[in-house]
Amino acid sequence: MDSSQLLKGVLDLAVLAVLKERDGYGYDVVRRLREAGLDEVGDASVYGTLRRLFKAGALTSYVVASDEGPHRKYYGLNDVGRGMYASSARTWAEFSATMASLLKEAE
Amino acid sequence: MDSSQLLKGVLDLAVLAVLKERDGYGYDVVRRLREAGLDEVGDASVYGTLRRLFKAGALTSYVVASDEGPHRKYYGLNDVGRGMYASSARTWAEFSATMASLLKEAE
DNA sequence: TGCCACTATTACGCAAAGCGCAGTAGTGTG
DNA sequence: CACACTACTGCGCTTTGCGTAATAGTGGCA
Repeated sequence: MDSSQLLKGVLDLAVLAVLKERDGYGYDVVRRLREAGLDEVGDASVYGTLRRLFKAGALTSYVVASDEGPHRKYYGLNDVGRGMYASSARTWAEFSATMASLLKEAE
Repeated sequence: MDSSQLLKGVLDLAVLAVLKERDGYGYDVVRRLREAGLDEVGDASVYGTLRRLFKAGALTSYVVASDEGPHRKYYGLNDVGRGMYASSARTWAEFSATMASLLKEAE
């Protein structure tokens, strides 16, 4: 199974999770996701997800100048984003529990 | 989060899991998945998955006449399918563990 | 000076896959 | 004869992750 397909529908949640810890900019979010174990995530996917979540009203955004490269566009969760995180995390927990029991039956 | 997106990349594994228990035909697989908790799975998705897995050489297929409706096209796992199941299940386990730790950090 | 390498973002288009819906068809019930 | 349930197929839509290219700033090295 191509693990990239597994990200469908979950990358939003993963991005919300790292931003819930603390604000971050695109490049930083990519690094943190990869360090967390999602080492195959593409940078374009993360940038796209950030834009999508921002457009959906879940994120705040502010630009910060950097002394070691170009400017950085930081993103952070607002109330909508925190609500989205909570409900997505719950949905994910239920779904993964369902899959776990399904796989256990097939053993 | 739309839980239908979560199925992407996982429906294959779910179908392989129910067929690993015992052979089944499309309509039957749909029912068993829904009973297992994947109540939102669409029938067209399952039929498509069965065809795709069969085309990929993971399934055997045989038609059985039914006395309570049209004929039934049964599917079962062959060696390729069992191998696919094993590797997909392992990939899924690793992925869900990664997500679990990511969500735990964000608490 | 010129050439990389790293940081950082955006835009374009592709491909996979689940789903809605329509269509076909067999069986049994009122 | 209309309807409901079973059972399968095909078409087109949408979402979404990804590959690739383009743009741009900074710093190191020969």
